Formats: sequence, C-alpha cells, structure tokens
Amino acid sequence: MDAPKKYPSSELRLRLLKKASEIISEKGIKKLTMRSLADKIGVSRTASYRHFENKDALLLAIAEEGFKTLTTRYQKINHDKSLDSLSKLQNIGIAYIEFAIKNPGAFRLMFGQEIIQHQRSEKLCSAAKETFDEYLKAVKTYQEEKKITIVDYSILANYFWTIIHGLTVLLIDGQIQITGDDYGLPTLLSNQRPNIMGDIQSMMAFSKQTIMNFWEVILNGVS
Amino acid sequence: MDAPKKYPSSELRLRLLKKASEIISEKGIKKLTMRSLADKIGVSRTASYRHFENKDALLLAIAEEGFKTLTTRYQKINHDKSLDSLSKLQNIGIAYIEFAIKNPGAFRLMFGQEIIQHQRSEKLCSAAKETFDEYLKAVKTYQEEKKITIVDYSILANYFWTIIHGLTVLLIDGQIQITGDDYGLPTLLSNQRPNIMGDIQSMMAFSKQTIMNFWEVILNGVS
DNA sequence: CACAAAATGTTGACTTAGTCAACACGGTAA
DNA sequence: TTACCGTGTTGACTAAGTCAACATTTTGTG
Repeated sequence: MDAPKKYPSSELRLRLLKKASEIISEKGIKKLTMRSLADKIGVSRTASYRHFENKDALLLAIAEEGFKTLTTRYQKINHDKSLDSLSKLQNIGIAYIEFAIKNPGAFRLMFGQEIIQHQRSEKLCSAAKETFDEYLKAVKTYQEEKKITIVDYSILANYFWTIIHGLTVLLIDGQIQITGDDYGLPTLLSNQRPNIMGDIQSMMAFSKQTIMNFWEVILNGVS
Repeated sequence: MDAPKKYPSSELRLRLLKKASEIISEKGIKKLTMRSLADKIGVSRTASYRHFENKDALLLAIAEEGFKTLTTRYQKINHDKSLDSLSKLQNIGIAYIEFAIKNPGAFRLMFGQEIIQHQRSEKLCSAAKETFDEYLKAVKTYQEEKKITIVDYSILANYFWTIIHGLTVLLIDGQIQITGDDYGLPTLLSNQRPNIMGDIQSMMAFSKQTIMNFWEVILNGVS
C-alpha cells in the first residue's frame, strides 16, 4: 500500500526532482527540507508527498534519474562508430566525471551510502545495473580488442573505476580545486568556504588531461 | 563567547566522541541524534552540549581526532628507518585505507563535504594540514630518491591520492565488496542490505594486493 | 453527458530532534 | 567559607518529517 507510486511524471514531480537535485548539489543533503523545497516551488508543505512517499523516496528517485541519464550517455558513446574501444572507455570515464561535476548531489546519492544504504528499491538497482552493464561492455570490448588477458575484465573494470572514481570524488569534494590552470588548496586545508564548483570548463579540461596522463602511465609505466 | 571550548578532555567528552563515531560508521550521520547518543551513554539529553556547542561541533571534533590519529600513523611510518621510500609511501596508502575501513564515519567527515563544507575550524584545518604534510613528505622523499622529475611532487601526490582515495571510497561504500577471496556484487546492484564492512582482514589483504598491482602497472605499464 | 473514482493539493496536528534557558550540585581557588 | 566554574538536569521552543481529514480537479466509463 505504498501510496504514491502511480503518477509517473506529473509537472510537480519533475519540478520537485529538479529543484531538490539543485539544492543538494549546492547546499548538501542536510539543507534539503521537504518544507522549504515545496515552498520554493510554490506549493504547500505536504504537496510533495503526493509524488514521493517520503524524503528518502525523493532522494531515491533523484539517484534513479541519475542512473538513467548516465546510461543514456554511455549508450551513446558505446554506439558511436567513430570511436575506437580505447576512446569509448575514456569517454565513458569523462562522462562519469562530467555528470558528477554537474550533479554532485545526485552523484553522491548514486554512489555513496549515506542515503541509499538502506532503502534501495528494485527500480534503483536495475537502473544502476543498466549503467554498470554499459560500462562493463566498454571495458570488455577494450580488453578483447587489446588482447589483455592477464586479468578478468571485471577486475580491469574495478581498476579503471578506482581511478576515475577517485578523481571524481576528490574533485567534487574540492580536494583538488581547479581554477583556470591553477590548483587551489585542497578543501582539507582551507578554512575559507571553498569555491568547489568553480569552473566546470576548467575542471573538465583538467579531468581529461589527468585521464590521459593516467592512461599513458598505465600503458607505458612512468619510466 | 562560544561556550564549551575549554574542557579539552573530560570523561564524557571522550565517550561521546567514541560512541558518536561508532554510530556514524555503522548507521550513517543521519542516524546520529544528540538525544539518542546521550541516551546510549546514559546521560541526559542535553549533557553533550557542555562539551560540544552543537552537533556540527561534535562531528568536527570527530574529524579532528581522525586527522590526529592518521598523522600519528603517518609519522610512525615516515620515521621507520627499516622502510625504503617506496615502502613508506605504500604503507601510508595502506594506513589511509585501514583507517577508513575501521572508521568510515570519521573518514567521510574528514574527506567528504556534506558536513565540513561550512563549519571548518582553524583547529580542523591545522590537524588536516599536519596529516597532509606528512603524506607530502613521503611523496617528496620517494620522488627525490627515484629521481622522478617529470612532474612536481604535489602533482605526483595527487595522482597517488586519486588511486588510494578511489579504492578507499569504493570499499567503504561497498562498491567493491570483499568476502574472503571473493568479490561480492557492488552495493549499486544489490537491493539486499550489503555486508559492507564484512571482514576487515580480507579487505585489507585485498587493498594491499591492489596497491601492489597498481604500483606494478605504474612502474612498468600493462604491457 | 453524468458520476464515481482517482489524482492532486491544502490545512491541522503529531512527533522527533536540535538546542537554549534556568536551575542544581560539587569542587576549588581566594 | 564563599563565589565561581564545571558539569549535569529538566522544561520549553522551534524546525522539519509526515499523517489524516478535507477540498478540488481530472479522468475513465456507462
């Protein structure tokens, strides 16, 4: 009898998702309140409960949407005939970072645990699985094409993921701050309010370069 | 006039820190309430406010303690004459992961943003700086010894950090689940409650192996 | 078209949790 | 001894999640 399951996408539902996602990206999850969210959108304080059972369900839906978006991007890359298997894999990494930089709130919900640890729904898991499968497909293709046989592709996938995820998380948490071509102090060390999401362009340029550098090292070593 | 700043370490203060850290590691920050924390320790609901201005200050203190602990470990490693510079760097990475696995709650406070983004105190920043400096020292020593001149050591530090941090975060968020020698499904894909912190021994063994593998690749490439 | 049912939104009320204020008590320095 | 500090307690207020009852609109169906 979980009340609000129908209504797959009304006007309000979409606006709530979008606004909530913005708020958690900018201010963090703590600062998202059902009441002020409704208020900002201009409906009464409990209107959101017609579209989401509760706050956790709203957060869940944000994560789910996130996976769907990411899956679509991955699919587009995997289907692009003009890209070789290495470029596909790299582009998928870049898409992951770009998504996270543009939607840090959603990204944290998707891959963190604070929220999702408990109330994972079937829908969320299958959305995540689609994203993951698309990623695995790219890894597998790359591995087969390059004839890398020393490890299973799922292990290879974890290794790539480790690097991309590490970079992503450090970036969105401001531990590697980019402004133009400069590095800022890690958030860690600064008691100023960090300008974490300063300049998406610069962050993406930095990320691409970093991925290329990692790849160079992976292929040839540092020597 | 921020009231409770004196009292650097009473009985109760320490018990609060310890218990709170346990709770956030096991259940997440959302589930830590000042009232139930006090209750579990057996004092009245506002007793904690004699030792911490508010909940954020308590979380801040947990992070600060975390940095101090980590700094001590790093120092011990850096001072160990029996280790060469590579081993020091690797051991620091392992210590980082071990700390995170044993104290995921504190770790998230220290390196995440959800909580700390706003109320960073001087004390927290300087505690973080000490940890960071100790890490940088190890990187610098390694770089000088190995005569790696292609990049600045602070960039090298970011690269290592990226890998270690990525691995750490994926582990504590259950995206790489270890049970004995097996991999479990990423939390992502499972709607069962994940047994994230299953077996610290196995997770550490896995982490050490992974770090070694990464190093192997970094030194020699995959070819 | 008429009407019941479903969808959607509103206000009132309850509950939990953060936190302040006032009060209490024991120890210690002047 | 006494004033004050450190520490803890209870009472009270407020913000926020959320349910229940009620109102309005939309929609499916005879």
